[in-house]
Amino acid sequence: MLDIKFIRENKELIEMGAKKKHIAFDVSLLLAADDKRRALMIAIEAKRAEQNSFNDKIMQVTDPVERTNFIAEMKKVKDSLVAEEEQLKEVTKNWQLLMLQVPNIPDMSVPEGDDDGGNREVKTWGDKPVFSFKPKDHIELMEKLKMADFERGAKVAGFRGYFLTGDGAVLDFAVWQHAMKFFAGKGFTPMFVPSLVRRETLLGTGYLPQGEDDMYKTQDNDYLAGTGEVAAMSFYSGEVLKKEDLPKKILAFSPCFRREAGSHSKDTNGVMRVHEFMKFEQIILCEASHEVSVRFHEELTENAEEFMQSLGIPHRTVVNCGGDLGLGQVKKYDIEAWVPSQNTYRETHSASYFHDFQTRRLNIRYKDTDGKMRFTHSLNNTAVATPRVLIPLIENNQREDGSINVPEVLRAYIGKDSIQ
RNA sequence: GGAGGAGUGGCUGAGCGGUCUAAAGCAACGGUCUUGAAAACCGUCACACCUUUACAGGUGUCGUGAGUUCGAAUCUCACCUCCUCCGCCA
Repeated sequence: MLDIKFIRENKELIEMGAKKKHIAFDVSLLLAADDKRRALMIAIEAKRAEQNSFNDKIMQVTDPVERTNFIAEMKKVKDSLVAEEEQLKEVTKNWQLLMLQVPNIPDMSVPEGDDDGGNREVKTWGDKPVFSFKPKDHIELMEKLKMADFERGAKVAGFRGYFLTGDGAVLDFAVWQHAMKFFAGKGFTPMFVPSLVRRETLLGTGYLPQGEDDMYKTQDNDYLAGTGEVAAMSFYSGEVLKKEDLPKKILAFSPCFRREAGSHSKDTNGVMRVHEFMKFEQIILCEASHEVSVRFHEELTENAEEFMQSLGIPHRTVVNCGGDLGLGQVKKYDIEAWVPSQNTYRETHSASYFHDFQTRRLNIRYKDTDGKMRFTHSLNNTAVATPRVLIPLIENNQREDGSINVPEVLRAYIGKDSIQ
């Protein structure tokens, strides 16, 4: 959500932003609703002021007849208020609905583009492995080594179901232990955060109302969050933080649930796109400064790049184009890992910053040095998500015989240098 | 699942139809005093929105929403959250 005053004063900016993001939003509709809302407010507030001043007079009148007259007169004022208040309620409801749809303005540095095809590579790291044989995909490798069981996964959990078994489970835990150590060294507070969350948290983080179809919902009207970001961001919702306590850096661990409603035909096999997975998410709340947000955005991205490098996984970083940005995002980098079997890079991380788009909805504020209340800025990036990261990890380290070389940093956790 | 109790400013907590413009205390901040600090004393101390170039004025907010009333922190209803006891339980 953006500040209505800002929207009023920057109509063209909002229009340009929406266009760049390929989001259809009519600002003039919102401004018209706002004009109506304010006109009604002025009328109502004037009447209330009249009513309030009469209250004092009624108290002072001792003569019962005069008093009755006063009260009768006030009743008239009140009756005329009721209709206008009802009208304001309607107008405000419509206004709020529109406010939730206003897209945040993308940064100047975000390239133009329609979809992920318009994303631009900004960094690459690592040499793509050259195999003297035809590389196998992670499904074949994992099944042969009994690291995963997809047939039983489907039997038990349905479409996109999977089990990690034996060394698959061991490898997965090794990644987690390495990640824990790695990110704790970056100043993050580790947290286990809820996946089962209330609707407000999803509205606050900007996943609702648009993403209703992507979310699992319970019979109690709670939701299964698709990312730990939701609960971690909401951790401080409604609170006033101390400026000296910023930035808040959280490393949130949680199971993540996604219905993948719009991607039924994509990545249907293996662990690329599953309904249920685990993720460490990096979250930062910082002071309300564009420069500080940009600095932390780079930092969050570099943290993840470094992590991938510690695992020796070749990857690149792309800056997402306007058409590939979400409603609230100002700028986003995706980190994509090299997947030999597909001869392409696939997304493993997504780093975005929002300015105060999320914190305005979540009402997370701090008192600035000038004594003013400000909404903090918010950012997030994946730290690591499994089992997806296992795909590049396994495929890039495969040998001709189908065994897998274990990266140096994981050997201590696994207790061996190869899986065979 | 059942029974009871409670939600008031950063915190503690009084108020239970009009005098609430929400007592008091603590914390915080500014000042006096001091070589410096502590103590003491004096002062400041919620947020949001609307009107206004500004000065200033107005409205709303006592968990949330609806209702009763000329008037609600105070009465009624629903919901949310927390606490206590019983039951169930990793």
